[in-house]
Amino acid sequence: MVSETATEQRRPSRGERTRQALMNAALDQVDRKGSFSGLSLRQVARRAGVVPTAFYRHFPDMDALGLALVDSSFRALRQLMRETRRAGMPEKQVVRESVATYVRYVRANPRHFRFVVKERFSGSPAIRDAIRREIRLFVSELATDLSRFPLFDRISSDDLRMIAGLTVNNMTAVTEQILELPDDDQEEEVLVLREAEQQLRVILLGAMQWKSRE
Amino acid sequence: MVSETATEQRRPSRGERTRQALMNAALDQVDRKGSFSGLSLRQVARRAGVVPTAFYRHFPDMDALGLALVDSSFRALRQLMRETRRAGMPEKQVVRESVATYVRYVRANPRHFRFVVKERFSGSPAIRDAIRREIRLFVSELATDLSRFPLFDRISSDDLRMIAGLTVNNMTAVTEQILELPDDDQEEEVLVLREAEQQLRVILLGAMQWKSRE
DNA sequence: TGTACATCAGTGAACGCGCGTTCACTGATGTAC
DNA sequence: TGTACATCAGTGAACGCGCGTTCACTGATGTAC
Repeated sequence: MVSETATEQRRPSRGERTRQALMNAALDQVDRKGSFSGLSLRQVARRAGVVPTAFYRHFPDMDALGLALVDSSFRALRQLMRETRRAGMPEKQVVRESVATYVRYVRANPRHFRFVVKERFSGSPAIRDAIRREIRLFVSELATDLSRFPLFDRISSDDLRMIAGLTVNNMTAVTEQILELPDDDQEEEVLVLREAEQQLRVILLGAMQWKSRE
Repeated sequence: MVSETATEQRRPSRGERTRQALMNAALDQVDRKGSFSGLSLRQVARRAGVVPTAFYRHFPDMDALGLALVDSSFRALRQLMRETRRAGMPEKQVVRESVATYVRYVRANPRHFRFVVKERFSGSPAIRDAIRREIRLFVSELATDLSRFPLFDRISSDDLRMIAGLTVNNMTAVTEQILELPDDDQEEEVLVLREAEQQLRVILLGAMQWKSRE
């Protein structure tokens, strides 16, 4: 068997492994302490177990590494969204289930989320831009999802976008709260989760009352 | 006349002037480019027109300067809130007026807001903590303000806090959007402002429907 | 399967630079009389 | 108002350090036959 299909696992080449090691090293260090912007190329290389100059075989500079991290962070999130959407959901529990799924996911991937949260406003312009684009995309997709609920038939697509934006704004804030929690504090986590649920319900109630101008 | 009252203007001492110059220099540089965390003590001193060692006469390290900036940023905002509260407001236009006042204020003080937005998640632990405390306080005060509206009589104080949190989460996101706008783009600004208004109205509609469990 | 060889990934020395912090100093400011 | 003096704020030289980037190199990997 010589040909390879997309789903097949293939041993990554040395180059690919080092590239991954560099990205991993950066994520680790952002997670443990400072911000990505405060990270030095040499620190990253050191933690990846490679001499500083080897870095340049994979990225022209730290900014390029950062962009690769933005991409991989959101790729994973989009994957989750797609699966959730495909699965469909009993309409009654849509809020509770969505929040629970999302929070579980954030907890499972803290390094990527922390990276995004930290760099969103303080990263280099290129990185900030990339993150902003991804979030905008996210809002659009949510607006499309919402338009499928008969509940929102009377709302214009502009207004659906506005409501999707409100939702994402709040979930962003919730994400930040969760990441600030100590790793093992189940109790606090439940509180944050419940508050997030209630907040989404307030939005939902408001949206149901909303009348778009004709 | 020898004694001084609090309202009286008094020529600041040399020390006070340099201290201000250092804070100003830091704000300027955060505003123009990098993050505060990426700022060097020497850069700040240079821009303040002072030799690096003079810095230590005023702050033990950059972190201390950062904390002073957090304090001064929120002090100004609290001032605004207090005035707005005292002025009262025709209930019908409370949303529109509040948003307009706030946005105008953000536009008038971009440096402080940009500093806070950037450092909120990527600053040193001490600075992040200070900012989080201030925002929490802000939420509490808003919850108290809301409790004065007869409209919300049926809502428990816990739930009012939850709703205040939702509001602040969204206004935070709006702040960030405004700061990312180019300085002179009136047109975009109006769009952001209108969207923020609508989002607050959705929250308001939702809150009016909200029933606290008894 | 075995070999020859081109390409690709990692090495290690070297560079100039800006950094935070120390120190002993000097000159400015403001107070007591 | 004028003077003597203590305190306070700013100076400038010096230090060791980690940084990004360059370069010519070597050894590993994978391909063509």
